[in-house]
Amino acid sequence: MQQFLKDLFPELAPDQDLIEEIERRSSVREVEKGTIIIDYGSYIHFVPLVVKGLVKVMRENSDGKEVLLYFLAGGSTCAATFSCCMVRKRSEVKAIAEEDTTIIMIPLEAADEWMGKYTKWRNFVMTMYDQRLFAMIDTVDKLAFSKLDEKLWDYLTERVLYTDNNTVEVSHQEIADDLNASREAISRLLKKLENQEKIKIHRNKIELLGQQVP
Amino acid sequence: MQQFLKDLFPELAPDQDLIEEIERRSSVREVEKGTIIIDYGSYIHFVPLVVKGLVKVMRENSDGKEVLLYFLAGGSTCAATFSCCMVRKRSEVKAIAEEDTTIIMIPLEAADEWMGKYTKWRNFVMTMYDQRLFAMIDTVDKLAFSKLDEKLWDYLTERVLYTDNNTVEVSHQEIADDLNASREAISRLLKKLENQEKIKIHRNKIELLGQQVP
DNA sequence: AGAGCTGTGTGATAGCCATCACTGAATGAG
DNA sequence: CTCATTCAGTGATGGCTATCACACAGCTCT
Repeated sequence: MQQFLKDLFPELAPDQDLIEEIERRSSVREVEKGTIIIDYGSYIHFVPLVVKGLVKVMRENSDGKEVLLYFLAGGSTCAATFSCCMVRKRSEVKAIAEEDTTIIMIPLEAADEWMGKYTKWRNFVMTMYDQRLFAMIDTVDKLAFSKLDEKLWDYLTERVLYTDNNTVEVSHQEIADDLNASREAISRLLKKLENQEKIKIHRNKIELLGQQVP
Repeated sequence: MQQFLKDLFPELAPDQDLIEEIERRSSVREVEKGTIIIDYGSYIHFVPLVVKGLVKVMRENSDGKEVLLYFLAGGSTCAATFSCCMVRKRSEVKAIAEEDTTIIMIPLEAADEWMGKYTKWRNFVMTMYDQRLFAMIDTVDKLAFSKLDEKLWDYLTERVLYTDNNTVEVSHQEIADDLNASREAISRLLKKLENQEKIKIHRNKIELLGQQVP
């Protein structure tokens, strides 16, 4: 586990005491694709660090519709959850494993205690908040200005970063849900992208072209 | 200034040492309406706490268009700026005084140092981040689902919270800019709201009806 | 092979809003 | 008071996308 930590969270690595304390006090959890890691309204007693896999974080609005907030891949943590822990309130977000995923679970008390004790930890937490805040700002940006075709392309190129073979395994319906659009619109735009030879459409799978993996 | 602090930032008040240190090490700045407090690309050397007035925080995207992120009124601070300070990077946001505004400016080194030293300060900072993160999530929500009429109404009701006479002093054009819409559309929707007797339109000023100030 | 899903493709219709092109109204400066 | 400027109202047009209504394709189970 120490190696995991050092590889994925290089900001923390220089502080051996911290690394050891993380190892001593936290546990590792492996969840399979589709698992709901955190649900709306639940109390959180641990801070999750994503080691491997992909987690989708979303939020339900008052009408019961869900908005995609962001994806978390290895080496990141969920600031929204973090804050829930710290402020001891119920979760306002849902986190669901998009793939088989490994998480390091840090007990709330430890995470709290380390804020005062380890500069590296504090900076890490601040940086994570910062990243999420700016990820949100980017989302706002896209929502405010991009048309659907652009959002779709951004969505695909972002998601393909988290895979290792230039394909994203999703149905048109799932994309539509994530982008708050209609399936038909997504289908039509995908077709357009295929005509432009930017992607190849398969059943339940989109292949991005022109940026071959080595 | 101690009284300011205690009134506006009650989370900090119980820690007299902290209050005194804030007073000793920070300065007060009064800026008039329209002043750009923070601009894109600048380095920030202080954390701003808004005491009085109203500050609009926005971000410029790659095409040079500006998105409204949120407003800051007395008793809050700008997390996006905070993070810029902490990570020592250039500002990605612009903060502009919407009214005559008073700010307490805390030197970066102090804000940093206090993170380790004062639990109250640390919690305050975390809470502010949290608030901003969820403000952003709300913004995403509105952008994703609301139609323009709903966004407009939300905008007006939020802005009127920061005034003391149920009116918001803005032109239709300004609203349109803040909501990334066209002036004509805003004008038409305002007219609709006026017909529903929810507002009264004046030149450069919108009066909200039906929620009279005592 | 056939039945039943789930996932996709396609056309028609309609609503919302940006944009363009004006007109008119209010305000402020000389 | 007049002129210029800023702010606001209105109609016409067109693009984008949601929605509805099907047709069809591919996979799974029997």
